[in-house]
Formats: sequence, structure tokens, C-alpha cells
Amino acid sequence: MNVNDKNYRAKVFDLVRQIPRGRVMTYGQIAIVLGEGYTARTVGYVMHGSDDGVPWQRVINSQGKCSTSKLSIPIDLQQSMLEQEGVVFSDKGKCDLNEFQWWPEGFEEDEVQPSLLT
DNA sequence: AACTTGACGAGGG
DNA sequence: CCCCTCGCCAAGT
Repeated sequence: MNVNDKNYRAKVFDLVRQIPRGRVMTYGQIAIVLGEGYTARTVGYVMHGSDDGVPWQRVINSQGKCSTSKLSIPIDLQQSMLEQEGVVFSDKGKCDLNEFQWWPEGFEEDEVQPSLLT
């Protein structure tokens, strides 16, 4: 699967655009929702190259933390953008996923196979 | 073809 | 909570 494929990337962006203000999704979660062919790593790779007006800041890792530290993006930018939308972070830079994680229609009740998170 | 590098994730210490 | 290991998969060298 080529992450540079237009359609492949578009599916990720379309989903990210649906995340409401003040809510977040994780890389692995997006991989689960999109299903076949998607993994947390590839989703992260796709996000790296995006900018088409997608709310990229609403995608964080499964620990509830931002993963921009080792990146060209100014440290803490992502977190401050989210805080501006109402997401609350602890002093350790972690947010409560139970409260802020968002699922698309119908997915929150579905059983998730942990093995699909890879 | 071999090896390294990630906007990752889960489990163990 | 921090740190490490391993599994993962595509890209870059």
C-alpha cells in the first residue's frame, strides 16, 4: 500500500476533518476505523505530509500526548492549539482520552480487535 | 538487497 | 510515570 496514493491519503484526511472541535483521535484508532490497509504507522506517515486545511492537531498518540517533540513543528504548538479548543492537558502534557477521544458514528459501541492496532 | 528511521502501539519492569 | 523491547510497515540511503 502506497501512502502517497491520493485516494489512500484522502480517506485519512476526510476522517480527520470530521473530528469535532475540542475532541481528538489517535493514530491507531484512525487505522481501525479506516480498516484494511491502514496501520498506526502509516496513518502517522500520511499526517506528516498533510496541510490541506485538515485539523491535524486533533490527532495524537494512544497515550493521550502530542508527538511533535522531535519534529520541525514548534514544540507545544499542537498542545496549545488543542487547549485553545477546550482540550485539557495534565501538567505532564497528557489529556484524558476517556473524555476527549472522539469516535465516528456507530463505532463507539463496536468491539475493537486489539491486534488491529499494530 | 540490507539497514535505518519514524506524528505508532502494547506490554513488562 | 519513565524506559525499554518488540512488532509493525513504508520510505529513504
